[in-house]
Amino acid sequence: MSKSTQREDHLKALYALGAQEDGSMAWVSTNSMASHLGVKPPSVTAMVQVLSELGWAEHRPYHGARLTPAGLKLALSLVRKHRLWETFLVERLGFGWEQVHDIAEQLEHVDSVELVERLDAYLGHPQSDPHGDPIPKSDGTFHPEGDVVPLAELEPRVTCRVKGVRDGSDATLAAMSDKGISLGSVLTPHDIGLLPAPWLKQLLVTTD
Amino acid sequence: MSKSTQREDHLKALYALGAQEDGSMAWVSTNSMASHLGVKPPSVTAMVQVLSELGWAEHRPYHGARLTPAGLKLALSLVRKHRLWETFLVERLGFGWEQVHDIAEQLEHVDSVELVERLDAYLGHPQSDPHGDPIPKSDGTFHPEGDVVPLAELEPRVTCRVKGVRDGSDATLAAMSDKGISLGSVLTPHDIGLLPAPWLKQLLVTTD
DNA sequence: ATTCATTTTTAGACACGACTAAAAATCGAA
DNA sequence: TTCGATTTTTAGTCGTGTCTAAAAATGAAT
Repeated sequence: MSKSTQREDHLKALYALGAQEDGSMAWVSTNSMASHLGVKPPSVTAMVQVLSELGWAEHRPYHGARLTPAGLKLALSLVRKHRLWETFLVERLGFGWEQVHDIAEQLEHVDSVELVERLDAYLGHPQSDPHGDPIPKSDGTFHPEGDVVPLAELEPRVTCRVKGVRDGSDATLAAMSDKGISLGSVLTPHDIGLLPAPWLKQLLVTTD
Repeated sequence: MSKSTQREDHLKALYALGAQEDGSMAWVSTNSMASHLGVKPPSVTAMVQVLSELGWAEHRPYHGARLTPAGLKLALSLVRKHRLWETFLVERLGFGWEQVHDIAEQLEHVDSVELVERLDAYLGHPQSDPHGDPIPKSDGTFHPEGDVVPLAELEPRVTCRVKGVRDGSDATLAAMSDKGISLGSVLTPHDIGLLPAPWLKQLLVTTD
């Protein structure tokens, strides 16, 4: 059960790089983990071996690493914490989307089950964070898919509301802010026509 | 400017054990720091030497250690963060007084000036935490002394409201909870007559 | 099937922060 | 003032997690 920020960061990388659409975990190369985490490959190898001993990952030398079910559960609880804190920072403290990642990165390592559950309740059991990414439930499952879709997949000429953004660089997020697009913004067909094309795939919207 | 949780914990111990009524810092023995922090004395000596090199403390061998003005400023910002988070946990998330210390201990190490300032504003710039301890302002000074006083110092036969508790053990806090005394509780002269005598010095109240 | 470029692991070192054991300084009492 | 108990520091070790340099495995092209 021994935690440590570093172990948790490696678990999260393993999840971030290996999570499949169907919920299963793919093998992840130690190299890609290294660049994801900003450390050198030998450090990842060492840490993966530790995670393996703890039963949270399996390691096939010269092939890669993969989360075990136990590791997946831990990783999902980290993702849950991260996204709940991001939601808190944006919705309650008024941070911009683009500012919250680094802070949530720190907050997610705070260890208290009760804190997470109370925060979740305080925020009204949100289903997705300000970037539109889904928030796992405490049992590690996700809420059933809602009606949040990329703007590009919307029928033409409808009005929608922005629920989040996917894969946005800091620059993109700042540019969106600049154009007055933020969480909750309402986009009319006229507005949509003025948007840069790439944004249509990034902006997550709902019509309800 | 290098932080690290351990350095911060030692700074805080130096403040907690050395702070004087008049705001100056007294010398603190490495032994008392060690027992306060739950580590062995040699570990404290080593860390005090590091703090000394960083300009945050002075170390007189075989005599003790003392915060410098720069160290005091850092320590106060930690105290500020700790007490703001405690306030958040109690007032917003509904934790009991006695539950929040360990969680705040973790949250206080999160590094983001903007987070602290936004949290402070979100909570309405509180002047004291749920235990009645004052919250330093961002410049390291304290709010002018309010009208929060120990119950024992109150004129007889007035009604007051509980603002906090000082020096309460977990058992004491739990016992108070048991008797229905919590933050904001109103105590009538009748109620006060029924309280255990030691509590009169611990309960911090206001009459406004 | 061999070779060669690439990826990954091993080997060895280092910084941090804890520990134990031993040495040194301090301080009170005779 | 000198001795002895106590406090504090030094010396040396250990665990964690990082690094660089070198060795080993992989796999694609000949």
